[in-house]
Amino acid sequence: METTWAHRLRDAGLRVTRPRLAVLDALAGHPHADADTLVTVARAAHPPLSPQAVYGVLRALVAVGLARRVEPAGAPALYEVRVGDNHHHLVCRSCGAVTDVDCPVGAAPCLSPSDASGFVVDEAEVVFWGLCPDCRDAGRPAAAVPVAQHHNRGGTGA
Amino acid sequence: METTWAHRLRDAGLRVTRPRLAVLDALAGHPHADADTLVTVARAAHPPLSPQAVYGVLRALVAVGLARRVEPAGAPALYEVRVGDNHHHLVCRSCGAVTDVDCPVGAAPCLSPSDASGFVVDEAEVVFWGLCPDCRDAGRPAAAVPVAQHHNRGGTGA
DNA sequence: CCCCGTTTCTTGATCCAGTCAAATCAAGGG
DNA sequence: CCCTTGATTTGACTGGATCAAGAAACGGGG
Repeated sequence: METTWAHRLRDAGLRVTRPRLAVLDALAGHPHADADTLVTVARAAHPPLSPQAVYGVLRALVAVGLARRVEPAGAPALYEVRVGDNHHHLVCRSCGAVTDVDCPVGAAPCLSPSDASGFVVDEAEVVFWGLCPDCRDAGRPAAAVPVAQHHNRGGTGA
Repeated sequence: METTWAHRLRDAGLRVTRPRLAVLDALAGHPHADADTLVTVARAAHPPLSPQAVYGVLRALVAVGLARRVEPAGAPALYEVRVGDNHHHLVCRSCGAVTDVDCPVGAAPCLSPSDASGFVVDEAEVVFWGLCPDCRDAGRPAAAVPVAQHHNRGGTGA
């Protein structure tokens, strides 16, 4: 839809500022970007933007529900503006690529733990791990240790 | 089961060392402990144990499949010795308590996203977020912004 | 249109989990 | 019992993210 970001920010009770618009714009163009990427992209629209500013903006956006934070094990946090539809993610063990996945079943599969142990569950987060098409074709067998690819990008280059 | 840890280590092709036995023992007694806790607990059995040693041991254990690493968003990694049964976790948004949840369906439930986008999925990780009995009774409304994924409509819905 | 209070951004320092590397020590086969 | 290999100890370091103080911007009111 064409509801402006400015409008949404206002509706959420947040002031409309250059940094926020820049970050929202960057988010819109980069579905699953990490903070660092957002700094780079958003800075193009607002040069004086600092990393801390981005962290602050992201935190504010997440707090009011305009953005969502995703933290795949072993990788820096990713952010997305697609909210409110509780979709899940597909993460490549080799390159870290992330893809959205609409939950198949309407009511969701594993969403009802057989034994909730008294917990009041309010959300079920699902992460599918595997190999993306590119990495599969390149014969890359996923990082040895599922979660050990912290700052280890590149090496597995296509 | 009384198969000794020593035996399992040997079977996995790892040497049987004091630090490893200490960590395995600590893990057995603390289902979902973070590295720091394990250092403390395991050190009781083997004083000279260093944090780095624990990291090394854990990495080795995870690599051979004797332990599993779990990384709830916004919290340090947790380790568990219960492996090979594809169970999931219930995490308290307020205190961080973690509980195991046997996946209702037999082996690997949510393994078939409607649209895998060409990915070769090999694992579906499910994390249930909510409040543990204690925190619920204490009226604690989930920590300020631990992972901040509140405004999630439909709760457990898909 | 300008002023002002409050929010937000900028700048810089700091924290923490986890990793990397070199040297020492132990496991366990010969 | 010695030796080779692998593991651990010690110490330094990385990178993501947060905290804090001051300056600037938003936007309602006059």
